[in-house]
Amino acid sequence: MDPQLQSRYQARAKVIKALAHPTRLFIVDQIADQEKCVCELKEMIGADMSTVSKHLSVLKDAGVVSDEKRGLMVFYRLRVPCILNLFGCIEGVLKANAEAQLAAMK
Amino acid sequence: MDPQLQSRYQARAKVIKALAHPTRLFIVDQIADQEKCVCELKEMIGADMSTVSKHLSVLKDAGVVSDEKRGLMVFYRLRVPCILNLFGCIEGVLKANAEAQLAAMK
DNA sequence: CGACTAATTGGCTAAAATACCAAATAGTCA
DNA sequence: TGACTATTTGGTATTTTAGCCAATTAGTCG
Repeated sequence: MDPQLQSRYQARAKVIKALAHPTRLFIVDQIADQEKCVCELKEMIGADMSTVSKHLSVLKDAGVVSDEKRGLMVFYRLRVPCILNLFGCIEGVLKANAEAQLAAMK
Repeated sequence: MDPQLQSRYQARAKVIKALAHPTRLFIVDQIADQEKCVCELKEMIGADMSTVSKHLSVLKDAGVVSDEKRGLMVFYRLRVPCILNLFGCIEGVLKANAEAQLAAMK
């Protein structure tokens, strides 16, 4: 494959890869309508804070979220809202999968 | 996190994970408007056919593509077109990233 | 049937991702 | 300044993913 095309798809894949983890999808959902601090997310997720922080840095690195420090806390918010549209599509895939499975059984 | 919610996000992540690879993104693009056989994709990608086949099986497993065997060849097509909408959003993220980087430099 | 072609599967190794703990940073406040 | 809190960073063990080769499966055609 043409190296220029290759790096184009690599850049896209990096963004999608950032979303490709249950915890990170959860985070995106949670900060979609309102920013949250790491401590809040940590509570909701129930993992080590360092783990949550690293997930957030993956998302930030990909440009999906942005952060702002206020006092001791760092607040994260969704930087590119169109990502939420994706979720509807994914649900559609899952629904289609379930239907196909049902059809295969009958 | 509540185990039911957890498995919900796991299911979503599986679909997104299937997309989270440059080669697989390329494949989705290529079969978006017209089905292609493995041999065509192999030529375009320039990897071992077994590699391409495994990428395709990841996509199929996630429910993103469907396949149909005709004669010796197996043709793959996009099963859920709404995934294409995602690409526009991703391009938006990349553009925003580039702009942010430019702004940081000046 | 036997040679041939398209595709998938199994096996293996190398590279990347994940999650925890411990240590370092940065900001607050007495 | 020193104690305290929120977050990030470094290190490491474990798991997952990727890609190639070799072997197998499935369909075609003489």
